[in-house]
Amino acid sequence: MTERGRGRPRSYDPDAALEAALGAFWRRGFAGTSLDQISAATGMNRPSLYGAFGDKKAIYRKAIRKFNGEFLVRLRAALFAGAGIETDLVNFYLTALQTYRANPAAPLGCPVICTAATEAGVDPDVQADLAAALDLLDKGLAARFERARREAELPPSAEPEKLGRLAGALLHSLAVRVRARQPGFEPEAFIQDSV
Amino acid sequence: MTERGRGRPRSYDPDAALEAALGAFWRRGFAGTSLDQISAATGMNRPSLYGAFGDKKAIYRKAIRKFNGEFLVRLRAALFAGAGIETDLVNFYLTALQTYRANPAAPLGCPVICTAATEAGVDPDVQADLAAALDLLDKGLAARFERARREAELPPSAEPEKLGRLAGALLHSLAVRVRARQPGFEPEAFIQDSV
DNA sequence: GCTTTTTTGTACCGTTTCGCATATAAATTT
DNA sequence: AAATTTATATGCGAAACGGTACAAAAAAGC
Repeated sequence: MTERGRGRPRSYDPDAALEAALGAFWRRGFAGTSLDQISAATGMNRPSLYGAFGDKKAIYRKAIRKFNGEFLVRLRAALFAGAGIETDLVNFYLTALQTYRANPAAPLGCPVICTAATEAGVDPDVQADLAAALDLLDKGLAARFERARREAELPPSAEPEKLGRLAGALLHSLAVRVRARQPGFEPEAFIQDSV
Repeated sequence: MTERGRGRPRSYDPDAALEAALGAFWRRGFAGTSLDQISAATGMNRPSLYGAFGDKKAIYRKAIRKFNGEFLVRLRAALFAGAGIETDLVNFYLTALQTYRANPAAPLGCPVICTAATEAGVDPDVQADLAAALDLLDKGLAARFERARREAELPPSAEPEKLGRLAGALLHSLAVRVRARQPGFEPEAFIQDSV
């Protein structure tokens, strides 16, 4: 795949560049981030950015998509650890919280929920991306609740899909509240109360 | 207060102008909305906008503040109607949903949660505004749950503040999901399931 | 009718925006 | 070593950005 082509080798790592670009978008949102800022964050200049990923919107979507993919992997790992539905759920939320606070300077919440939501109002592509991300989360949670029902941790009358949407809702709220730095809001207590 | 001053009368209604500005911000977010677009939406030209409300950020904050104030009034009216905690809660959510879908062309969710969250990453003032808005919502819900406990609709062991934060979380999620137009997501069913 | 006061409309300022055209650099192939 | 291929770097240019100076316009007070 990456068979050492012929010309000048690229001096950047595409994955690291997308990660850096995400950092910029995470704080300032899509519209609030300029290509110059992305350029500064990645260390690439604009023509290189354009050649590597496409225009600003393509960079954004790729960065968000990459984040969400890796994020979901971590969330699923916690959720399906198999330590019992309650423990798994708590660890699921704590894993998310860790990411929401990834920035040491300031907690920025979830880049998907907190920045894509804005752009979804104007851009149908981003709107579809956001919708797909929300849906994936719901589906994962529903699968976990279904397993809990199968393992008799929940009564047969439990409805996994509904429970999944409810649990997802708590995560959405956490994503926003962390970024808002709501005074007096204790994420860990909120998580414990939610289970 | 509005004592018919001396100079040329203003040809715009400040309240209507803020309403129109909100409409622009609601769809495009703070950074994504230009002064020209606000100017077009309000029918005022830029110097008039500046004279009336201040710079772009001031316009945004005033529009959001106005929206949130009126929104909370409607929410509280539904929430404290006194038809029983469950009915009141459902109507509370339905009232919010109505606003989230106010735009006939496309449902844009909540302007506070979906646009201020983005800007909160860069601007401490907007961050504080958002935090205050979330807190007000929590407080209102907590007060309603406390009343329900007092009226023996909830057991004495119920904790109004925790319940308030949980109910608020569902609203935050609704705000985002509506804007995302998540396929297969039925707001009304979600609301019924949540009570 | 003239002055005073406030708002409006035009035009403009300097800056930043994005995308690309062109030139240079570094590696492989012949 | 020359030619080819790919990536980087410089910098241009048209448009859009937020904000403001200034003069015309419209009302009230004298």
